[in-house]
Formats: sequence, structure tokens, C-alpha cells
Amino acid sequence: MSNGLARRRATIHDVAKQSGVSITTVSHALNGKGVIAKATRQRVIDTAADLGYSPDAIARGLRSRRLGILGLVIRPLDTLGSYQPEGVDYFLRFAGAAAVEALDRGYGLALMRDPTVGNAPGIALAADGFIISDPVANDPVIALLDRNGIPVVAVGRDIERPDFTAWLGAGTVTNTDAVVRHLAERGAERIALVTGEDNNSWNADSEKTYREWAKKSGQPALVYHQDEGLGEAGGRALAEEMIASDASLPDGIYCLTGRHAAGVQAGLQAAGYQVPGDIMIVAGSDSEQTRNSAPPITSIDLAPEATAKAAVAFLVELIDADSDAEVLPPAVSYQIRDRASTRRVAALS
Amino acid sequence: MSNGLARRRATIHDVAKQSGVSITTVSHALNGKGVIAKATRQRVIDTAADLGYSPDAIARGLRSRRLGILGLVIRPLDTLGSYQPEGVDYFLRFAGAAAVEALDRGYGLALMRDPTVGNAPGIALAADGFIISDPVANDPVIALLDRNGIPVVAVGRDIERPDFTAWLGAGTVTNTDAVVRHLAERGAERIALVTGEDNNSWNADSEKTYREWAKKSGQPALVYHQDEGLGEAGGRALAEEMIASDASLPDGIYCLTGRHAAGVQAGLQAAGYQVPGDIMIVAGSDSEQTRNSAPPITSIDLAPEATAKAAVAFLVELIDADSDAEVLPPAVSYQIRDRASTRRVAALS
DNA sequence: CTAGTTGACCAAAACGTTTTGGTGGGAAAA
DNA sequence: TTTTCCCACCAAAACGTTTTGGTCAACTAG
Repeated sequence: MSNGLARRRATIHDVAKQSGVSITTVSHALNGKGVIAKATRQRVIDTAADLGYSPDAIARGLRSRRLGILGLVIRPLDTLGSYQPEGVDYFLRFAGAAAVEALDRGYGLALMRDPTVGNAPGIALAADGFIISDPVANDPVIALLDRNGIPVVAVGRDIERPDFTAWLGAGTVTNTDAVVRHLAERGAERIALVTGEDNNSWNADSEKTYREWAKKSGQPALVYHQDEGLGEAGGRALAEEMIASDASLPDGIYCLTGRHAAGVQAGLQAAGYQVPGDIMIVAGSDSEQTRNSAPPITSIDLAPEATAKAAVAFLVELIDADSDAEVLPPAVSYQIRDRASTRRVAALS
Repeated sequence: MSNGLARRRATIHDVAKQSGVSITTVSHALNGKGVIAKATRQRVIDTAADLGYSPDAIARGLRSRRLGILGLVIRPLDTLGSYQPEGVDYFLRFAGAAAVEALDRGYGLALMRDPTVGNAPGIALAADGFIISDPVANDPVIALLDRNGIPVVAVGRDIERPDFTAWLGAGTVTNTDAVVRHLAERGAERIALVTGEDNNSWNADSEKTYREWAKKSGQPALVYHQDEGLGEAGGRALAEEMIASDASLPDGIYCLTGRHAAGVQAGLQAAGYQVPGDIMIVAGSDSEQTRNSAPPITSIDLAPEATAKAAVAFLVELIDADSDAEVLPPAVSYQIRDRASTRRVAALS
């Protein structure tokens, strides 16, 4: 506090008194609502400016049930317990972009932790709406918000709640198909999948799609799971496990997280295998690790900025919509960033 | 909205009626305040749980003038107009860490844009306190908040407001000294400085410190300015400018931003100069670009996580403090990440 | 027997808005 | 002249809490 002034904020009463009208008139004048003589309106506006009056958002919120804040819960970080795993830039870029988009639409964006833990929903239920990224199965946060009639938009589906339709990011299935096709085109004949262990739709739907493809194409399903939190070290451990196993190594590996991909690649290289020569690698999420590995790893650009924008837009529409109007989730498209980890010399197009 | 139930939320009145006591008693029972018969308290608590009651944060906020939200304004992104410049990971890591720390202390963290633009302070003045990262000179946001008696903590000082003491991140001066010393130790004899153009203390204090050092050591002051928003391209342009100029090239360059540093290095290399052989480079902020350039660029780790934690802790203390209690800003220390861009073979220690 | 104390509870005010349902007066219509 | 209508404005309720200042009965102290 640089100065000790900290004068009491001017209220609507002060403006009313000062300009000699009722608070009703002040409210109407400032919000352009009632029918008011032009001169009066101007006088009110001027005194309001004079007094440095600005309406109290809390009081306004109480009356109008609208705070002007969107909540954002990022489940994977939530369960990880840490928001600072180095190199998990997807979520931070997502949050940043969501904030901008929210601000552009007149909302603030508040990052929150799972409001169902502890006994303090606290501020959570005061937000006008929620974005929840990568919900877990039967997500309690969705349940809580839904029960309280607060609009929710999810990024990724709740795999145990088929009736919850307000989600976007349906690309998981398509992405898996695209990656498998990409690897096959580049010559892979034994394609493996590495997922995380969180119980969300990204992991589940990727595995399901992969298994369907494997069955259809007569390939054995080679699925590995690894804790997301272990990052690159987890990827390296997995590589060693693959090498130690009796089974022959895959020649194409699709790792959902960028850090697992980088770790798997490093682990294989440490054991003398060539990427992409012996084994090709693709990551399901582009990140610093995939861009900067040697060789750089082909990845899916999950377009956090575009996704965040779409999620906010969707949520705001939902908030503004009449309760029974049907609002459809927007589609977001993803792209494969084709890098050296899948560029076999022979297969170069 | 998966279900259309959206039942009206239970209020304190409902709980009162259901358990046959007054709302006063309910409030006291739930907040552990008054003196209440044990049995009654338990009954109230039970019915509250039954009804799924949780106090409305807005109403509570109106009464107690405390919303449970901290605001965060990141000035550089604010003036940039975009929160998604690739590779500006410092701020997003800062925001993420601040959110975590805030949540741990029972607050939500809301990212906000400069509340003085437009005519809508809106939700801004409702926050319990503000963190403002890298304030500009005579920052209007600080002025606004201060005028309204809202606690503010800045990261970086407001260079035109010496009486504003609630800021942290005093390391700029020390860092500049350390970098210059580092370059000199490694053999540089003509050290240049590249700052950004935002009018904040990082740029200003770095330049001031550098100029003092130059004067003291009898070296000519070689200072370049470049728009932060231009990123690596701006760095490359600057490198070309240096080369084209009549003056002889520096042999050590301290670029404040990581992206400028990467660009300058790339530009020099493109013109045939060796890093670190001919010219050494240091960045004032570690980032993806500095870590992954070839060679990797020696950088100062601005410790966004530690800084964010400290800022939140400081702010919360300020909020909780009696208005006249003196609260001192915490210190944060920084480290040089010594990388190949300043490792001349001869100078290897 | 009276005065004071304490334990358990409650009615009403307060927070700063927005909104509802007015009122009074002048001009136009009958 | 009376009625109708509209314009300009206002008093009070409402939003859901917390807090203030009680009341009342049952004890305890004198």
C-alpha cells in the first residue's frame, strides 16, 4: 500500500445524493435502462465519473446472479497435485488462451482446484460457468456443478456419463486412426500404443480405437500404460521394459504424452536402436520435448489455443442461452506435425 | 447440461426452516461462532449436509467484503495483446504456480486484463488483492487499485513510483552485474546489452546497471532496444543491424529476453560468426528457445514458480494484515544456467 | 427474595446493487 | 371539464449472507 488513503469506495447512494436523484434513477441512468430525461442522465453520469464510482461487482452479482467469472479446472494437473511439471506446456497454453478469450467476452477466468475436495466449494459455485479439462470417469466436479445448475463445458468426454454432451475435443478417435495410418504408411508393421494411467477419455478412447484397429488389421494389440507424472523417466523405463521383454520390439510406437515419447525414444537410443531407422515414434501431444528431441518427434498438435477459444465460446453461449435452447459443441481440428522420428529415408515422400 | 434438474440451490433459510431454528443459529452453527447447544449444532450441520447446502460465496462476499479471489495482471502480455506468443513460457508458468499457491491458501486466482481500459473495471475491484507482473512506469492499474484500497503486490517495481514498496523481484540489478561478470570472466571485452522496449523496471534497471558498469569499467555502453513482440525475428534483425554497422562487433551480448537471444545468435551464425567462439551470448530469461538453441544459451533462471509463490504469499499476508502493520516483501534468488553459448574452450573452468 | 449471570436462541439491520410496482403531474383526447 | 396517457422519477423489496443487539428462562450469589 503506497498511500494510506484507501478511501471508502463511492456507492450508488453517494452518486444519488450528490446528483439529487434516487438510486433507482442512478442505476437506470448508468445502465441505460429506464426512461430518463437526457439532462438528468448526463448529470448522473458526470457525477458518477466525478466520484470515481463504479458498481460493486459483488453486490451486482448477488442481485443478478452473474459474477462475470468463468472457472477452469484442469483435471490432470489437479490429480498430479502439481501445476509445475516442467514441459507440460499444453495446459498452461490452454489456460492462457482461455483467459484471453474469456476477457474478450467480458469475463474473468479463475483457475480452480477440484472444488469437491475438502469441504469448501467456496467460490467455486459462484462462477457463472465452468470449463473442465480432461474429466475423469464419472467426474465428481461435473456432478457437483450439474447438481447446482451451473453450466459446464468439458474438454474430453466423461467416459462414464454418455448423457453429458457438452464436451468438445472429439478428435481423439480420429487422431488415433490418423497416427496408426501414418505409421503404417511409413512402413511400420508392429505398432504399439503407450497411454497414461489417468481414467479419462483421452487414454480410454485412444486405447479403444487402437484395439479396434489392431483387431481389424490382424495385428496383436501392444498396449503399455505408464503414469503421466513420471514424464521422460517413465518413458525410458518403459523402453527398457520393452527391450527386456521376450516379445519382439515394435517398429512404431504411439505415445500419447510428449514426455513419454521423448523418454521412450531416448531409452531406445541408449540401447543402440535407431529412430526412425529401427523404430518410429509419434506423440499424441506436441510439446517442448517432442520439438526438441533428437530426432524431433512427429506429434499431434492438440491446438490448445484453438481448443480453449472454442471451449470458452461454447460455455458463454451456454450461459447466455435460454435454458432449453440446444447449443452444439464446436469442432476443433488437429494436425500431425510430421517430423524426423517417422521419416525413414526410404519412405520420404 | 446433462440433466434439466438444476434445482434451486438450498439457502440458509431452507436449512433454518428444515431444522427449526433461526438463520442466525444456522450461520453460527456452521461457522462455529456463537454459543449453541451441541445437539442443535449437530442437527443443523446434518440438515445442511442433507440439503446439500453450501453458503453462497457472493452473498458472503457482499457482507464480509471478501470474495476469495486474487487477481493477476500480467502487463507484458497485456500490452502485447496476445497471451499466446509461442515460447513465452515464463508468464504461463508464473500464472500456473500462482494459481496453485493461491488455491493452497484458500483463494482462487483470476487472470485479468488491464481493468483501466474500457469503462468496465467490472469484476476487477471485487478481487481481494492483486498481483501485477512487470508494471509499466506510473502504472495505471496500480493507481486504480491503490485508490480503491485494494492490496497490490507487484513483481518488478514501478519505476516512476518510488513510494510504492510492495514489490518483489529485486534481482534485476544483481542479475545484470552477475551476467556482465560472467561474460568478462569468460573473456569478453566488448559487452553489449539488448533490452526490450516496454517501459518497465526489468528493461530500465538492467540498462541503468549496465551503463553504470560500463562507465566504471571504461567500456563504451553498447545498448540496443528491440520490441519484445518481435521475438526471434527481432533478434535476427538486430544481429544484422549490428553486423552492418560501422562499429566493431561486441564479443559478448546480454539479451534480456530468451527469444531475442536466440534470434541474435541465429542471426550472427547465419552471417558466419561462431558462438561462443567469436561472440558469447547470455539471455536474461530462460525459455524453450534458450534451452534448445544450438548451442544452448546461458540464461538466468527467473524462477517463475518461486517468484509466483512468494508473490502470492506476500499478497495474502498483506490482505490479512492489520492495515498499518508493515509487511516486508520476500526475497527471491536467481541462478545463472551456464550453457555452451558462453563456454569458450579456453575458458572452461 | 432480589439482583446478577449465563446459556441458548432469535429478529432485524446491514452489505450495494437491480427490479418491481408504483406516484404525480402535465399534455392530449374526449 | 373530465378522462386518458405518458413521461420522469422514486420507495421499497429482493438477492443470501453475517453481525449486532437483543430476549427469555434457568441458575447462582448475596
